[in-house]
Amino acid sequence: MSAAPIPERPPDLSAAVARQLEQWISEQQLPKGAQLPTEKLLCEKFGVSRAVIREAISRLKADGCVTTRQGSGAYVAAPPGHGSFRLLHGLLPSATIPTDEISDVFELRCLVETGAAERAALRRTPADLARMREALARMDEALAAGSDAVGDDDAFHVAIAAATQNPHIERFQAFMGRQFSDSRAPTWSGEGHRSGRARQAQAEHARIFDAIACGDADAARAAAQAHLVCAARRLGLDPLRWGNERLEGTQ
Amino acid sequence: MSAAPIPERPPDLSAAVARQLEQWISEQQLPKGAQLPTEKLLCEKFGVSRAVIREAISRLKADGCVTTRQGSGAYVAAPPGHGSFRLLHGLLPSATIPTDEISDVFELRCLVETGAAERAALRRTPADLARMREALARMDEALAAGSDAVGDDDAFHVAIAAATQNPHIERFQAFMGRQFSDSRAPTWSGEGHRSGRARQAQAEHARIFDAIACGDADAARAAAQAHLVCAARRLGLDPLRWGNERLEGTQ
DNA sequence: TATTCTGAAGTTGTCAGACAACTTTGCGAA
DNA sequence: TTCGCAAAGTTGTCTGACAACTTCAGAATA
Repeated sequence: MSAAPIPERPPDLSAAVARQLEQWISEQQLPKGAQLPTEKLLCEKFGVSRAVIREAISRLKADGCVTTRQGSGAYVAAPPGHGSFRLLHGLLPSATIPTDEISDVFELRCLVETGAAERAALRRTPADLARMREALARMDEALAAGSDAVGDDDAFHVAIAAATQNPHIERFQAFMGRQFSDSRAPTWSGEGHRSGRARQAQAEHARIFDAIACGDADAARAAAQAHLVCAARRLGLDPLRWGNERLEGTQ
Repeated sequence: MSAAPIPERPPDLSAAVARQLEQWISEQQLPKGAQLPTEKLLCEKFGVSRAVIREAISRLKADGCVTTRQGSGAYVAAPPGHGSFRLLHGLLPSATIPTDEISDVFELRCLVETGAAERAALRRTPADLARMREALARMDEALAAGSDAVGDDDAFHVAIAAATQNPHIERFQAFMGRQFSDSRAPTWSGEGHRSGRARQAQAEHARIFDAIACGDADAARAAAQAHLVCAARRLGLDPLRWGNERLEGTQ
């Protein structure tokens, strides 16, 4: 381990060691199965106790990056970040985040949400519809009161995903919703209420709901697509970047 | 902590403790900021040493689920899995993994891959096509040699996602591909070659490629859908579970 | 009586040593 | 040359001690 990471002494040693180890694995392009230095060597190199090394390795094990075998050693299990999908930035346009990047994330969202709406139309149960109605009702109340409904907006979309009867679609929608909560704030802010953005979004929600309630998969897909296009516009994004008129022509 | 998790003694204590703590946080619906029991209490409750508890907490810290303050305690930082999307199991049918669950993951994949194929048809560049051709050529070579092409199969799908010119779609495809590498092995194994599974998969790949090369978005979507239906069947999954004949009727 | 200050108790962070359980290596015997 | 066994090496867990920080309770002061 001639090119081993050189340690520093920040407040949380195990996190820092984990970070440096992860970086070193990436830089060395260690393949799956490559053995890491022993705990003893790492203690010497980082100048920390065995407990700190073990906690750092535990962190990397939680990330799926490293695996260990008692009596044998620690091994690279996968490249860092292998076992999960993350979005890289906050999802509100700003001077530091390229608008195109957010638009691209919107498009990924579009792939999943239009498909989910379609399937929800085919598979929704009365309980699913009740759940959507409840979220809609709460957004209606927020409209009347001029108050915040970011959480209800999200709940509405998760309820649609739940109506697909596919828990993985629901989980993915919940994940994306968490990343998008910031982007819903301008819709439901005081300014969003005054400018009519909230009212417009709610009208789009109602159209999606109606299509799903009617069991009309095509209309549900089209309504979900239209909603996303308008949502992007409300954020100042250009949905035409997603493709050409052909895809938009479905609405 | 009257309703604390009851421990067992599996081989890797810290992983098991972390899992049980995470589950308990979810079941109790502990909000962000809620304090966890002290290390001392957890040691007593789980019947393990302080080192094991600390390693388990380190795992949860790596997941972003828990944060700690020296002298104060451990706190819920976010619901488990908050900042990332993970699939929960390996993706090969087995006695311990419900087939329905894998089928559901396939459907999520279907949402993204059919949309990606559509967009690839509209946006692909000559370089994109060359990249797909290269992966196809390598799979052809593997067909001729009876050898493994799991990596090339994956590279083909990632190349399609890259042709959407949307890096997030590409990254998601790469993530899903990693989770699915096990599921491609039966196609490209010796048995897969002998039984014709590899040849069939490759024919499907060629159809997707042709549609994308022609710029025919509808055909690309249909070819991608058909490929996924057949891939599911090759794995013994029932693609009819995904919905009814209406969605399949698009092929 | 209310507020502030101080010290003790409590809690996490790190270090060190010991032993258990497992793996790898090296040497001698067949 | 191969196999078996013991020693050495390595990870997994436990225990104890001390450092660094936080919280709480009681005493002192206004």
